[in-house]
Amino acid sequence: MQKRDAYHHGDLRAGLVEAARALVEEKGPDRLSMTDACRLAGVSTAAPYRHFSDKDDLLLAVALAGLGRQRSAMLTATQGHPPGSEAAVSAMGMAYVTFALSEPGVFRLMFALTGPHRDSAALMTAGRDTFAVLLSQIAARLNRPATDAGVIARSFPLWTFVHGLAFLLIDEKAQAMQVPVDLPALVRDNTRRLLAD
Amino acid sequence: MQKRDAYHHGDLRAGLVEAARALVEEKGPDRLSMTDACRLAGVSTAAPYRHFSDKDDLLLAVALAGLGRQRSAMLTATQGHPPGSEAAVSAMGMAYVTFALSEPGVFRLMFALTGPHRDSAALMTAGRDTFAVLLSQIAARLNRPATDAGVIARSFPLWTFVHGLAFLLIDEKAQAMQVPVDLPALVRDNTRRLLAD
DNA sequence: TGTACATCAGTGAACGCGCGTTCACTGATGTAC
DNA sequence: TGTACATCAGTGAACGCGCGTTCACTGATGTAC
Repeated sequence: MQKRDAYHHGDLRAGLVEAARALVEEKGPDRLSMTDACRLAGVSTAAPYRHFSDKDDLLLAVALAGLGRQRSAMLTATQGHPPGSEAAVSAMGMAYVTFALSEPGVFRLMFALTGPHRDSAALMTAGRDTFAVLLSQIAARLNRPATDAGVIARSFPLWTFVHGLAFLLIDEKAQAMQVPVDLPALVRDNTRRLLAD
Repeated sequence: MQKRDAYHHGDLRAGLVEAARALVEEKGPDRLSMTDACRLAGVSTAAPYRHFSDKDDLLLAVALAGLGRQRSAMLTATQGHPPGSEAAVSAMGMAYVTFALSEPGVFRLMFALTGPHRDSAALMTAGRDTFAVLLSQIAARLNRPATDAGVIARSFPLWTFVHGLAFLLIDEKAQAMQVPVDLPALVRDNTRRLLAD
């Protein structure tokens, strides 16, 4: 595992995803180059093509991993709160925004993915899995199935709100507009408003 | 004005901004190349440097023009509604989202601007001017000055909501998640929730 | 256990390309007299 | 009104660069016997 000097990397796929992730954070999704990722992973520029069909494929892997981490964080956040409670939904929203703040580059990438993989089944599934975390909370709250139209209608604005908040914060717009932000209070208060009957 | 064949363009600055705008819409903000913009404007690749210091400077001009158009649309939308009314605020929110849907590339650019001009005074001023349109509505509603902390606190979540909605829609996430969207109803309903005392 | 061999992850060099920008220039315009 | 000249917006060619990807290859690994 640790034989970095060896001819074979061990797990170059994971190594490249990690390198790409780090570079996406450092320079932004659009500034990632294969050359840089290879340099950081310590391999030749031809090596990635054993594991990824092209650059977009590598970026897709980075985005999918990010979606997984965000979903985990959201799930973890709901633990210890009654299912469907304001506290649970608010904590989940906080986790969504906190993820974006901690990995702004990957967060951007997750939504800005271009090229042929934009509509890949894997990406769509991962997105649905994340949205399902929210849906299941609202389903519990309304005591209806997650596929219910009312559940979806109540869920979407909550997503919309934290999504907008995430982008305004990572783009430093609150700062630029001199809006003081008490993040937990802001999320909690507006979650309550958007959840109200 | 119409002598396109002439040696002098007439208003190459405006011509390049328009060409860049069209290309940003067509290919996305990151895919704009000076070469393309010049081709579309019908000038040599050296010509832009009479009017813009570099590529980022041209993109800044496109973003500023976009901010202006969005602000105008928002102002127009409030006309005919009582200042600070739910209807006025909701119409303004609709205008915000509608702008993003009609010029997704420029809308992205406005928030994704990178490089040395990211913190330019002009961009910050234009942003503040747009936010001020919202602030003045809420100020009228609360009968307090636009600089009041309560006015700002009530305004920011409304921005957050329409901003998130704009991005989710242009990134086709509502579609991907199979969320049916009645846009005017969605904006109106959630504006009401976020405006409530 | 030892050897022959298939597999395949990685190498190193090279490719063609489009990019942003610079340079010395040229030709149109407008002003001074 | 006519001419000389300064100004400067646009030209055309060229630059150096980093990019994504391909190619024939090489060396490590694991399996069959």
